[in-house]
Order: sequence, then C-alpha cells, then structure tokens
Amino acid sequence: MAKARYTTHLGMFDILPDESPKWRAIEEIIHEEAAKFNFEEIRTPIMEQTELIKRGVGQLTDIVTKEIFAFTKGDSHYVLRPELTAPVVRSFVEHHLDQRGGSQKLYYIGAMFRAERPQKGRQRQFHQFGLEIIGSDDPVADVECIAFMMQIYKRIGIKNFDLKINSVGDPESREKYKSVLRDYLKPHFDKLSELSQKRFEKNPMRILDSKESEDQTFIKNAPVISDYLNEESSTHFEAVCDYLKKLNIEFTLDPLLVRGMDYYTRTAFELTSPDLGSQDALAGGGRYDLLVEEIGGQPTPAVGFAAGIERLLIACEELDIQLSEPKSVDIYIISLGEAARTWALTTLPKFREKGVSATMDYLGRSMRAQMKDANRENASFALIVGDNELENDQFTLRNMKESDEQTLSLEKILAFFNKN
RNA sequence: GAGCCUGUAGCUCAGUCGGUUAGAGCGCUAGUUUGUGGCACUAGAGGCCGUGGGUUCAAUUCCCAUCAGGCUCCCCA
Repeated sequence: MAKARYTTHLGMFDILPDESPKWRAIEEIIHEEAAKFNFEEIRTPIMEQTELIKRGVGQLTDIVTKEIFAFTKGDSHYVLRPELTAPVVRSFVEHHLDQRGGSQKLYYIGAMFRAERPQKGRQRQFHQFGLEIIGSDDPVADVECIAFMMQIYKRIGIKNFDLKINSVGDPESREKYKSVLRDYLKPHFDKLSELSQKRFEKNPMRILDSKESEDQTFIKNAPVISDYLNEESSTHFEAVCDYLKKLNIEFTLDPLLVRGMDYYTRTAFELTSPDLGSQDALAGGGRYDLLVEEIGGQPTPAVGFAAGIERLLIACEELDIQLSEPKSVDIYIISLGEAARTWALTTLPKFREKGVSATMDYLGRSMRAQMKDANRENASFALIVGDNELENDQFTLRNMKESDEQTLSLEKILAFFNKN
C-alpha cells in the first residue's frame, strides 16, 4: 500500500482484464442493436469548449455550477465533457449534418466526467451510451428513441425497471405553468427549503424534483403541468404515450419528473431500477427542441437519451447476468527445449492464420508448469513438442476437456482445425 | 458542502482485553517417478498492520491528528 505511489484519481477506475470482456459485450450489444435501428455512431472529443457546455447544459445546473472539470491553456477554455448531448449538437451544427438529409440518428458510447463525491453508481469518470435524433419533432422519434433504450436492456436481460415519462411542455406552456406554480408556492415561500427558494424565480419546476422533506407537502398538492400544456404539446405527448402502448412498452406517468438539464422541452423520461440502490437512474432523456438553435444552428427539434454503463453493470451483477464467456484459447503449444520453442513460436502463426487462437509459454517453464498454465488459460488443446516430435514430425495433441491425446503430423493437426 | 463507516498479504477477511519470529482461505511459485493440467499433499515467496504524533518499559492493538477509501444526503447516468 505504502509502496503504491501512483493511483488513479478519486472516482476514476481502471477497467481490468477480468472486467473488460463485460464492457465489450455491452458495447457489442449496443452496436448491434443500433445497426438494427439504422442508427449511426458519432465520436466526439473528450474535451469541449467550456462555453458550449455552459450554454448547452445550462448555467444554473448542478453540472455546470459544481461538477465540471475545466481548465484554461492559453486562450482556450477546456472542459472534460460531462454529457454528450451538447457536444453532439455542436458537431451537428459545426459540420452541417442537416445537409446529409432527413433526421440524424446518432448514437454514442464514451467516457464522461463530473467532479462529484463518488459513491455507488457514481464516479468522476463514468461511461454512457446514448442516442440523439436531431431534426424531427414527430412523436415517432421520441418513441423510437425510448424503444432503442428499452431494447438494450431487454437484450441484456434486465427486466426489473420503471419507465417514467412526463411532458415538461414547450416554452409557451412552460411559462404559463411556471407562473401558476409560482402563484401556488408563493404563500409558502418561507417554508420552502433553501434550495427551492433559490430556484423559485429562475426555475421553479426544479422544485418539483426536490427531495427535501419540508418541500414534500407542497409538491404533493402542486398543480401539474399536464393541465397547462397547450394543444400542440398536449397532442404530442398523447401521441407519444399512445405509440408506447402500441409497442407494449410499459410506463408510468410522472407529473413530477423534471430533468436536470435546462434544455429539455416536452417529452421527458427516466428509467430507474430497484437493483441500483440510491443512484437508481439507469437512463434518462427527453426532447430538446431549442438546443440546436441555442448552440447556433437553425431551429431544429431533437430528442435523445443517455444511459450509464456502470449502473447497467451493477444491475447485471445484482441479477447475476453473465455478460461474457470465461477466457479461453484454442491451442496452447507446450514446448520442451530450445528447438521446440523456436518451432512453437514459428508455428503459432499457422494456427492464427486459420482464425484459431494460439499461444505458448513465455517463461521457459517446465512441462508441468506449462500444462498448468494451459489449464489456467482454459486452452481447448495442448500441443506438446519436444526433440522426438520434431525429428519424426509427430506431435501430441491433447484435448484438455476430454483428457485424451493423439499423435499426429503438423499437417494433420492443421487440417483438424480446418474442420472446426 | 454535510453525515456515518472502514484502512492488517495480490484478493476476501480473522486477530492481538498492549507483550517475543502477525494469521487463514483463495491466488501465485516450486515440488510430490522419467516429458502431462484440473483433485489432493508438501514447501516457498509475498505485510513499515494507511501515515504522523501522543500515552507506555513496550503500540499493529489505546488516544489524537492526517491521508486514503466506501456508503449516504444533495444531484445526476
């Protein structure tokens, strides 16, 4: 311990060899399902301009006010991306992706950074996958977005969750609702929590999201936004719900659902899991019809979601879901003596060319130790080579699972692997 | 920013009501007949008992501080 002088930073973790296959498995599922939906992958830099994140995510959000890793070098203000919606929209605008025609359906997998106190399901470097559909305000886009999200969990085998949805309204509906909400809360202002008092003027809807005990009674009896949606927002939301039902995607309406980023409009949704403990949000998202314009593009409607991969892994752990096979190798060449080692080294490529995974001992160990190693590496076959074998071109091929051996020429051994 | 908890071997953890060479299981290395794994057995390597200070004849153990980590609130994925 005292000797380990260098460590990862707080809240940042290595993904070690025993863990990385699970990550690969999840990533493969995401890529495969995205392909089925005809979504395209986008990759953006880890760092963005600080101003983009401030404008995109919102000056007053927790993410911007206390959670960004930002630094300045020369005249440039860098920030490690805390989320990927604003960067994807930045890329959309910067590269005029609208000119590709139609709506852009962009998915991503990557690392995000937020300077929070780590706890279970919360890290400073964490990973998300997500989707942004930019250029459509059709409820079909909202629903395909949700359907893709749900499909990933379904594929992986996570069934225990709760999809909550709400509409936070368009600007017109929202202003109306905000004033109604302020009128309702005003008489009780002094009794609200400090945080809620702060939010009262600029963003009273966030008060609905408060977990402070003193706010709860007011929240419970507060007017709900669904009663104040204008016809357009209302129709849109009803269509989203209707389509979800037609797809047999179960959800619950949650009039108190308000999301942490400022850019959300109309549809908002969140997927939570009882298997996660206190950080129970698996994924969240919604529509952000004003963000593209806010960032400097043409007014363009959009909808998206982001999902935490670490939280997904926690859920898999809780549910005992096996994401990956144990490690294994097809052939382990066991060599005795220098000539055999050379033969082993030069024979490995002949297997690999056939797509057969092959390895050998790197430590010059005894036969027994090599057999143990072959076993530990979960080798299907051990190919045993010594001076006699080299002389006669007859090698021992041991089936490690069946524990039986046969003696064959190299040609026959290679042919044997042709068939498999 | 606040609260609670924890730091002993690579990992998971015992333990010392303060007292000579600090333990287990797993893992690792080597061996148990000549060139054969898993099981079993034997041996071995590997610890400034997180760090600093205090009390004491004596501290890994008690006290204080500090650092690190975990969990929780807030918020989010």
